[in-house]
Amino acid sequence: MPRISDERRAARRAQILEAAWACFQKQGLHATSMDDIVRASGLSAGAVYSYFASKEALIFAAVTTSLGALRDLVATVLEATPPPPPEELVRRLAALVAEFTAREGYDLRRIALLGWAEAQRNEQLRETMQGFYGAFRLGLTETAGRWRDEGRLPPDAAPPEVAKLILATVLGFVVQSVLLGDVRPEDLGRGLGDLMAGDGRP
Amino acid sequence: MPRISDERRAARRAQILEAAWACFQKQGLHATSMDDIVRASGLSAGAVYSYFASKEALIFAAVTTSLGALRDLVATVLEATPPPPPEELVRRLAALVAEFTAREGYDLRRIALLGWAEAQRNEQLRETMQGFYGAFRLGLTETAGRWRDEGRLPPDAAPPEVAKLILATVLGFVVQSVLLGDVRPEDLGRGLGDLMAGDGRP
Amino acid sequence: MPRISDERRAARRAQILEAAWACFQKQGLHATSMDDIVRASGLSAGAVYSYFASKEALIFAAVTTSLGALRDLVATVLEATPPPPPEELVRRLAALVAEFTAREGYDLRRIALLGWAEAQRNEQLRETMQGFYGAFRLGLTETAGRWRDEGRLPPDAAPPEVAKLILATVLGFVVQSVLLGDVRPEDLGRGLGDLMAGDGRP
Amino acid sequence: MPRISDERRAARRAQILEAAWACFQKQGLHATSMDDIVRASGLSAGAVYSYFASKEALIFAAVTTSLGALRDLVATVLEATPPPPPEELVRRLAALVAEFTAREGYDLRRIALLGWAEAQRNEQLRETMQGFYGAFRLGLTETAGRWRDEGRLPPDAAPPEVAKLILATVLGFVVQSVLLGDVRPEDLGRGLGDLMAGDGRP
DNA sequence: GATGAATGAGTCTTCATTCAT
DNA sequence: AATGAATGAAGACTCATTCAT
Repeated sequence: MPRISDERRAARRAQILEAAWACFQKQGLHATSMDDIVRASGLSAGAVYSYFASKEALIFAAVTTSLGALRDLVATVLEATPPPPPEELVRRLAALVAEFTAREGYDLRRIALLGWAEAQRNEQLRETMQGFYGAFRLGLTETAGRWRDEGRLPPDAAPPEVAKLILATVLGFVVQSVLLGDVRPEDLGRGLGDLMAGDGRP
Repeated sequence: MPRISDERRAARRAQILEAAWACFQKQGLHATSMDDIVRASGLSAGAVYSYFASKEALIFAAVTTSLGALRDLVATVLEATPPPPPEELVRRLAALVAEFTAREGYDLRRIALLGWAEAQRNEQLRETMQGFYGAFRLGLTETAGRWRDEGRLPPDAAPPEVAKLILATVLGFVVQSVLLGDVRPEDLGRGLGDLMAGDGRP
Repeated sequence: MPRISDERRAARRAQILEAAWACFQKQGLHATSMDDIVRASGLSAGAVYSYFASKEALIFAAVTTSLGALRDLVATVLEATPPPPPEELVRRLAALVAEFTAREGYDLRRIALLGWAEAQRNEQLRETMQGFYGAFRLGLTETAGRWRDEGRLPPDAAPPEVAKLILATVLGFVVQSVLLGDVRPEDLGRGLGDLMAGDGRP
Repeated sequence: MPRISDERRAARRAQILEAAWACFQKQGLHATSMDDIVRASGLSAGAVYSYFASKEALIFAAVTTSLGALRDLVATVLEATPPPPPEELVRRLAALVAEFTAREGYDLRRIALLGWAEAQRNEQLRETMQGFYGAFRLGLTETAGRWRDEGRLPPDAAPPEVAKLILATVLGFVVQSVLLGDVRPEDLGRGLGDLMAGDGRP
């Protein structure tokens, strides 16, 4: 009965992944031992290794699974037609990250910080992340194009650069909220709104 | 050997710190062994330990020394009177980070990413970072107030939120440039300039 | 391997403890490295550490296990009714220590000397030893009381002081036989007998 | 001027030895590092090594110097003519050890326990101790002979065995007073006196 | 399939000793 | 002669991974 078996396998995988997330958040990627995860998952070492070939594979899965879930949510926001104005888009994206956090008892932002550090020494992870953030930025570039077409941005505005700015803002929100812990999505929206409201001339 | 001169001590410390930076960048904080650093520094294990009491102390020093050097540069930019317009300020701050990088053969941005991850499990490091980024943001808040006073921002603009937005942009630049590697400081300036040039209305 | 049986666990523990005893006797407590014990036990470092959490724990177990085994034997001698005369009691107690020695290929006396030295810097060990020797002496005090009641000692004899003398004799036997190596239990019995046979007056 | 130099050398030696005693007592022989002693002595590492060739040499000196000082005191007691009765001799010898203790701020008994443990792995130390305790026992044997000659002991008493008993009592006093800490020299005298006062028959 | 005991290379750190200054 | 910085071998301990049961 492969059906039940498959479901079970998926459930076990999720169980391990959640244990891993919990440990990683508390102790970091490398200070977490496989034994920590084994104990947190309630399974045996052998069982964990039958789902993930190595600690590295588990780290990869822990980070990219989060990324995958986030991708779908981001897509929803980016596909809105017409796109929300910039300050609203930034607010929504930041809220996405912050709310994603709230769910499931683990903090996506913390996992992200760990993943970025790890990506520097793990090529596979780095490439996966480049794919994700590259696609994200491409979506933002398209949105920026639409803003320009709608007249929200001047005709000579450069969508790729606007996308870089928006992406930086969202990534920076993650860092800032983990390190300083006092930044709300609406703060960012307000800040960008204020900047855009000025005409830039004294 | 009789008592070593203060200069020599400082030089040795720097020598070890540079070896550590090089290793950390290549392999990450925890995948780097003390032996890696010992070999890279050209000293002996005992010598390294006479300058840094533990690996943790070395990590702390490696991260906070960078932070300290950066602090001074940031201060220079923030103290400019009158302050440059927002898009120019963002460009300069990003350039600072990127250029700091070029010097001394180590990449401040990579160290930053590693440091952020580490700060989650190292309280001392976390507090030091909070101090640094908190002060940074306070400086930005003041700048935003001046923008408002000069009429660059509307009278009802909120300097703290503008500061959060700017800080996020700079931190996000670090992440984005490490992960995607194709973002220049002027891209961010351009992107923000384009956003501010729009009146925000379609 | 699935869960190991309690017997096997106990056997492994004993195997490690015996290896430790052998090494400690040859080289002393601190000059023995964990690797020495690991090799002598025929197990791996990890296995040894799964039975004893640290070298200190292993030292504690090595010393107190001996003490525990000795306690039972001592009890047998002290419970004899009526108690043997003093010189015979001393002979028996010394013989116990010396014979305990012969068995199992390790020398209780050497372990004792090492343990006494160690007790000065290991509080837990010191307390355990105080408990053991205190109880031992209490038993001797009771015996001395019976001697007095039987008329072997004068009515005004002080059992606690007699117990201190007897305990000192037995402890001193351990030291003397390890350091000089030419003292037999019956020598002590004879010596005490001779002393008691004199009326103490010239 | 060799005179002054020699005095200085002796003073330095004593200074180091005292530092070593203090450290050894607090931490044991092997848990004391040369650096501990160097710092406690107020000298430099090089200076310490110019007086003692190695840690082992320092340990040897620390233990045997104590032994030597004790030897002279013991001799005084043993040479008394006529010899004091057994219980008085035991009391005096124990008092010697306990008082030696009081002087100079270090505890001979603790050093003794450490030395006995060390003697098991240090041949030179073992031989020195055998010489010392052997001579001590020889002196006791002679005293026992005199007791017999004086009629304090029966004509068929065996002086060597009596000496073994007395030596054991004194050594055991050291152990017992370090481990249990509640034994006074007069307790031992009283205990032996009580035993000798009985005729050994119920 | 599942278990968890066992492995053993690798980690951080210490410390007796030396010797350039 | 004296200093104390430097050495580097050795120590205690960990932990990702395997595989006998």
